[in-house]
Amino acid sequence: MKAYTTTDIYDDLYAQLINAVIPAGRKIKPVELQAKYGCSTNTIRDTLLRLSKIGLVTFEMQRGFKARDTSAETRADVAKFRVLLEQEGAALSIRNAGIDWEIQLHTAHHKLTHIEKLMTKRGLIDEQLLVWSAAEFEFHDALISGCGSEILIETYGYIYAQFRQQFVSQERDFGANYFESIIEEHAAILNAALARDEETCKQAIYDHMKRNF
Amino acid sequence: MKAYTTTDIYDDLYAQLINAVIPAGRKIKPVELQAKYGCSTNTIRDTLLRLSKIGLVTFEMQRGFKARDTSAETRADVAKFRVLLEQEGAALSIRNAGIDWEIQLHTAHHKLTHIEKLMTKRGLIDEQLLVWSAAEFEFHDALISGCGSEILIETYGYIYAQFRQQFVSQERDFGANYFESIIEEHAAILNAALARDEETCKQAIYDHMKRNF
DNA sequence: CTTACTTATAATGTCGATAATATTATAAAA
DNA sequence: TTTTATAATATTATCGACATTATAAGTAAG
Repeated sequence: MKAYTTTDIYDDLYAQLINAVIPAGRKIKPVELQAKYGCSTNTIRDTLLRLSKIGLVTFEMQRGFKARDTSAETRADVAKFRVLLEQEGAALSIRNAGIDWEIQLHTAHHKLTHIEKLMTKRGLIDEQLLVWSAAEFEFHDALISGCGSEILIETYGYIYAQFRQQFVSQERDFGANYFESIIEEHAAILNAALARDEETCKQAIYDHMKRNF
Repeated sequence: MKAYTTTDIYDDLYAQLINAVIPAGRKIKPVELQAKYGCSTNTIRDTLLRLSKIGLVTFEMQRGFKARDTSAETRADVAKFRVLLEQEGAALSIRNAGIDWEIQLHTAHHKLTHIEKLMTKRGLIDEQLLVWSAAEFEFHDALISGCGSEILIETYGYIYAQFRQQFVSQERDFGANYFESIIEEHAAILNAALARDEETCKQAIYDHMKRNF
């Protein structure tokens, strides 16, 4: 049971932060995690510094680490910034990317809708939610993957993770029609992207996110 | 001479990376810095992890640290991303910010042009260049400071630093007319911002940066 | 009671050493 | 030579202990 490599620790903490197992705003003390992962506090510290790079953890000198705080303002801020990056990434992809991008996007969308349709029928278990979350990222990531900007793609990845962290404890009212709306919104984004219609695609991205402002 | 606090080390390395004292792409070995700063390798490692958060240093597991690589592609990428963030930040500031923002921006511009005019007359010494660099950031930072998005402002700060790192070794041909052009471009940005003209301001930001694409 | 101060406790930062890993240099085989 | 395998070296990751600093608890003065 003590087969935790450092990468495992990183991934495990990442997942816990994304899924609010470690809730937003909670103090994270290396000493408390040391036992669980069977390593030195210094290794935990190391890992937390790496996680602070992507914004899931905040670090202040002499004050240690915290799971990033959440608030209405922060949530809106993250959501808006995500829109900015995704709109730009999608627009650039539409302008520059080729057929391989279209295929990648289409494939990701297919996987995503498959999962989403399951969820509207059977309701959602936590396990399914994780699968969905990964597939949703894959779709949005594919959307911007043709933009030609490494920095944009990398930053979007961080922001997407922050977005999940910020909203995972919110909006637990996944009504039956919640996923139906989402399915339509994703389809709208896909169609506009494949039609190479920048403005419609930007609008669709905005519409997909506006409930979070 | 051994009065290096950890914050000092961070600031010193930051400056060295920004000014290519540690040139882009160079490997950074904690052991070599240990002597200079009179501290443990672990402390250096700690500091480098913190610097990797802002993108001046890259870190790979089992491969240590490097000053971020530079290339024509990376330079263009950073410059374009900077334009995206600055355009959005400026537009939001124009839309939302008040009189205090105008004052702050105007003040920063005044300081900046003062330095820039000195530099056109006397030529530039390295020392002056550092002062200019700080003043230039202050101006651009002021421009977006009214946007209302903490994340945007923070990210812009990182990208600005990366921009300096990427370009400091390039374009050493500061001709006499170089700073004259810069002065005009900054004035154009300022005027459009104070006139609350979003589109003109965005265009001025683009024009200011386009030599770097 | 409240505030200010002191003490005790806990958490963080730093260190030097060691174990794990990668890199380079050297030697043997094709 | 070129390649492969092995050994020597250098670099990095991890550890446990200690020093420093912040936080909490307790005590005395107002």
